[in-house]
Amino acid sequence: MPELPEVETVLKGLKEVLIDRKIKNVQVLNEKSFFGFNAANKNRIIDQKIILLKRRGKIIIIILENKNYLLIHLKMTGQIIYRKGNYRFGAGHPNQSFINKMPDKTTRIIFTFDDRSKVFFNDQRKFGWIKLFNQKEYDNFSFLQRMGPEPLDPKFTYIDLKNRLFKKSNSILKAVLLDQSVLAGLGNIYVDESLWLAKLNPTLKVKELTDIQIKKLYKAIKSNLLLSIKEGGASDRNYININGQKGSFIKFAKVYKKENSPCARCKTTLIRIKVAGRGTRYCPKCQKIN
DNA sequence: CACTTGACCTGTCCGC
DNA sequence: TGCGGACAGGTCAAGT
Repeated sequence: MPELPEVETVLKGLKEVLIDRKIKNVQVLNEKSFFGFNAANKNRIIDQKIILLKRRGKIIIIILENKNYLLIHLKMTGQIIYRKGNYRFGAGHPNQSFINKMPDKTTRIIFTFDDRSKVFFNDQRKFGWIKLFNQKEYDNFSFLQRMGPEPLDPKFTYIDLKNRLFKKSNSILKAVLLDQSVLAGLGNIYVDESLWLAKLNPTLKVKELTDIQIKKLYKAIKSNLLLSIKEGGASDRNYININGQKGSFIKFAKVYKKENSPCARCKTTLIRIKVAGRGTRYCPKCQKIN
């Protein structure tokens, strides 16, 4: 669910409101959601100013002025909701009825800032997390260290994609594309959509790919991610931006959740199988092997 | 080593 | 209407 375009949308929203804000209070409603934080080390974030926000893959990275880091991973059902401090019920918020309900039963952590605004970390299934790291812990965080290139980085070329993929040439294409150490930010939705666009069968082995196919895949990945960012992400069930609004990429989806519907290219009925343990949708005709 | 399965969780949907 | 089970999917750990 929250994959690169959704996390990028949340990041953009947070950048607009959190730069130079000081954290004044933190309420932890579910301890396991906040790794590395406890009553004794509260002072590492209280009264600290947020100086930088960025994204790496599906992770949001918040840097405090004392060089502590807050990392956020939304996993499947995580949400970041922002509410202005001067917000008054009924006062013109883009999604005020939703914001009015914060906190709700899925709220796990609440941050309050120096302008009395609040950030709610919601997560129905509790798989998501926020981690508090010092500089050393951040530098040693293996998940980030191992993470592959950003697919939208201008320096990322199709040759890079080819080289990354072929390190796992015996593996199944879909599994490799989901592997964050190969390429950062893709999840189930954008992998399936990109494979459809590139006319590639998800069960292909990487070593069976031709250069032309890799080039198509490269273009497909980038165009899907860019389109989705433009649309504010894909809201299947849980994903919303910091104002509680859904993204609209799903209406452009060609295969995701479209099993038993006709393929947009050839009208063949789309099918759903399981690949790498995940629900996988594709067109048996135009994504046929060979 | 590569691949699969289970664990982490909660809510929804489907069949009986 | 209730109830059990499958399913949703990001990542890690354990098993085959």
